[in-house]
Amino acid sequence: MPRLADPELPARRRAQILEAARYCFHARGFRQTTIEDICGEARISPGALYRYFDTKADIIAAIALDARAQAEAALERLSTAEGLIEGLTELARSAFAGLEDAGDAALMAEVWAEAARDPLLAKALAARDVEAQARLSAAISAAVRAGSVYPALTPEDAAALLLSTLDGIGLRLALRREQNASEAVRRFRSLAVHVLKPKR
Amino acid sequence: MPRLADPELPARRRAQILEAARYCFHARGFRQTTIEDICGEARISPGALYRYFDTKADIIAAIALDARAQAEAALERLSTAEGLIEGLTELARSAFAGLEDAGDAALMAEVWAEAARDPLLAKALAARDVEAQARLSAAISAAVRAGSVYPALTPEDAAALLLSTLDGIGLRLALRREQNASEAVRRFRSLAVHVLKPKR
DNA sequence: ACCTGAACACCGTTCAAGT
DNA sequence: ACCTGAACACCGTTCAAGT
Repeated sequence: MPRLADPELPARRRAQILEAARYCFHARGFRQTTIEDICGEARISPGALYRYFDTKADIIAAIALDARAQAEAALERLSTAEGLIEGLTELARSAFAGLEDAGDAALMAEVWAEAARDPLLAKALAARDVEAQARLSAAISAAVRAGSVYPALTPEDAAALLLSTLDGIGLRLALRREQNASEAVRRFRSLAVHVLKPKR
Repeated sequence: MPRLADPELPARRRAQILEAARYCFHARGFRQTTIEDICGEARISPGALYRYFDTKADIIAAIALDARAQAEAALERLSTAEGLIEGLTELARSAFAGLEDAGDAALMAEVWAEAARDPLLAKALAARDVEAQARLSAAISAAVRAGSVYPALTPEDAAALLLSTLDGIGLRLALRREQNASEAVRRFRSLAVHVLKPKR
């Protein structure tokens, strides 16, 4: 018998469980998904699942953090100097397009609710958020130095405002399912223009 | 024996149950609150509770709708013509001050999550939202006619943007508990100024 | 008519037993 | 070392029995 079992097994199992969980959460939500659902989807027994995660809340937190990280990863593609307005518009477009899927939209709202009751998750999300805001703030600063925008606010305030509004519009979009994403994008764009005041 | 029992009893019982539920939800959240908790707080048995509400979800929906209605009721106090910026600032101040209570903040996030999975609740909240937006839109229109603001956006777009941002900033405030409400108010105010462009 | 509280079904978690 | 699946505790909901 092997002295050490496959050292990659734990990582594989965790990934397998998380993928199953993501699928179930997306379809039914955090609360309505049972451990049995996840086990069925992952083809694993409850006992095995609890070898890799201590509680259902831990699985939720992992998925929530990942969902949020993905949403914020789009910020990295923001060009730093010119085309800031276009970059932000594109960011909004992809964010809002994602929310047209009802499951994704519901998941977003549930992530916030979960964080509001789970201080550890809230802290993790806040850390991501601070980073995202710093990134946008830096992009705005660069654009100011390049002379392509003339915001009346500090880069920090402008960044905080834009990110808050991005989330706020996303929320309304998620709840008022009938209104379309393109109108939301148009509104966000006009906010960016009025806050950042681009040249010409 | 009375041919008709106290005709106000049902209404009283419902109110009694809802008050108990509100207390529990605020302290522990929708999910962590059990029917037994509510029954204990309301000094009533589970059987009696289910005479007045079909499911726990119905109780949640009632509280969620009420919480949201309260948040939006502040809009009614918005003066219609002059002092629009000050009125909006005051609105933000009271909204954000409420969120400094962690329980209220968590409840707000949970309301959204609940609505995202409950189409009926979503519809009820959306109706409130449409009304709130119409009200703000009308206030902006009145201010435009009075010549006190010169927005570059239509009143509808400006109203939608302001309300979205109000929610978005509130969300971040709820999750990043360390940052203070007054800074959030300041940011919202500068948004209002840049979007509405008041005279002088 | 209204209520109680035991009973039921379901779900998160554990653990003895298997390989 | 890793897994299975029955068992346990807990919670939403029902219902027979009381007044």
